[in-house]
Amino acid sequence: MEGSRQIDDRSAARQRADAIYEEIRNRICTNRYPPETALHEVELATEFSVSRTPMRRVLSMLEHDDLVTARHGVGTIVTAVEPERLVEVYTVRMILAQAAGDYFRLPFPPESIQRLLEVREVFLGLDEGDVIGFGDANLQYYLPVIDLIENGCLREMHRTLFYQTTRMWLLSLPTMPWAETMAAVADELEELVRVIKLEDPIGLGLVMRNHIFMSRRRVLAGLGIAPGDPRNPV
Amino acid sequence: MEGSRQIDDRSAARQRADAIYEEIRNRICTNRYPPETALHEVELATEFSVSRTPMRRVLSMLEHDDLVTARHGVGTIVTAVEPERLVEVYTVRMILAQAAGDYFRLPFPPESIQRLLEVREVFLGLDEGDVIGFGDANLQYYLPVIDLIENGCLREMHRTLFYQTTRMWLLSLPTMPWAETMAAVADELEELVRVIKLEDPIGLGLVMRNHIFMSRRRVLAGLGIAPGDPRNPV
DNA sequence: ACTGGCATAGATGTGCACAACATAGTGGCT
DNA sequence: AGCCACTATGTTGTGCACATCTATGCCAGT
Repeated sequence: MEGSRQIDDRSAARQRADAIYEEIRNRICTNRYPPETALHEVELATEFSVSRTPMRRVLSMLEHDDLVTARHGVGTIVTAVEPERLVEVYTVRMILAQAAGDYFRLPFPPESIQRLLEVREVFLGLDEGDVIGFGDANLQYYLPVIDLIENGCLREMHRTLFYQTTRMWLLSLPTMPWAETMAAVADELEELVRVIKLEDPIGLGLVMRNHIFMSRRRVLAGLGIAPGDPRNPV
Repeated sequence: MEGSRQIDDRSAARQRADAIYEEIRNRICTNRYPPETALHEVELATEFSVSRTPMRRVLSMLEHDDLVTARHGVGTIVTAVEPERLVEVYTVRMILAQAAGDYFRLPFPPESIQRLLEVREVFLGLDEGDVIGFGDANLQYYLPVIDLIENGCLREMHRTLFYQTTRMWLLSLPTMPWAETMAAVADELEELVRVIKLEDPIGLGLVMRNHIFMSRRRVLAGLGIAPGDPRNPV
């Protein structure tokens, strides 16, 4: 019995805090809490059945990750990412994705192909304008792919930067033609499945890099910055 | 008058917390607080003239960065980095350093050369076994070089990973021949000055990458893991 | 009608008291 | 002498009351 709560070395408090942290982070990264949303400590504390103290700890972690910013007397606000910053983060994601080619865990687990094909169907079955549904599917799409990376540090950086950018990508989604975008994402997933089947890690890194490049272009265009602008480099 | 305290948009509380955070992080990264050291909330709170609450916020940020781990009923312990993890982080640092070649701010500021030569003298003037002095000089060496990177995200990743590894490098320092090591570091600094004078950003990235590679080998050897071991790859 | 100041409500920041927990030392039993 | 249980001490975790700050809306004066 005691084994079930002590399988990891984190204290019970830390585990609870981490669980709440991940939940709120997911809400931010699926645009359930879009940028500029004000989170309220008491409200969240009530929802998660804790007091303000541990909830503040969680929000402070999210603030350290630049996902929210606490403003005295106002609230804890979900941050937006400025286009200049967005380009920088996407650029680093491209670097890391290409570099990841040398650091995948091989062979690729066969179930990852099945999972990607399932997520593909989810994307194609989304109602037009269902940004949150898209956000959920997007998490189910990226995170398992990132988990293919063997180098733990590289994996964490990928995840961190993904969490930093994805809410802006969702924000720009409504400015784009829905069906076309879903088709493009579905194609991306097919392309991933293809290189995974070939057991070609370098290819996988390059494909990821190219998808991030296209994301970068799309999200900046969606924010009104045309390709070719210094803030949307080619 | 009010301008002097409102030049940045962070609240006064946040500024204080950040200052304390940086101070404690520096103490960890210079081995003033070497791994396994127990930090005490009340003690630190007293030193920095705050109460436990904001101090806990700071320690929680450091815990989020994996620099310390809070253990209920015991203390907040400065973490050590396992060799397997250390290799991973060093590897990513090498990737990022080489990639940084394309993202330096040009031209290089002339004062950076002067500063590096000054730090070189500091290294050569250190008493044998003065690990903390070495740690200080090491901060003054790396951080300004990292600041040459224009891409803010890339810069922050470099810094974060540097902060994660440097205490282990200092920990392995006593196992190495002092004079020889100081000479090697002085050579590194000369090499940096050379490529900076040439205004060769790609070269700078490669030199940084090579220095990190040598650090990786040295620190792992210092921890008792011979080059060629899977945990100390060639 | 408009504007300026003020009161108020509600948010985060801080300090403190107590709970939960781990460790070391001590004393008694075998 | 050795071992076990317990107790004392010191640490982090939690909850709460209050301080501080911001934004809003009301109200009086013009």
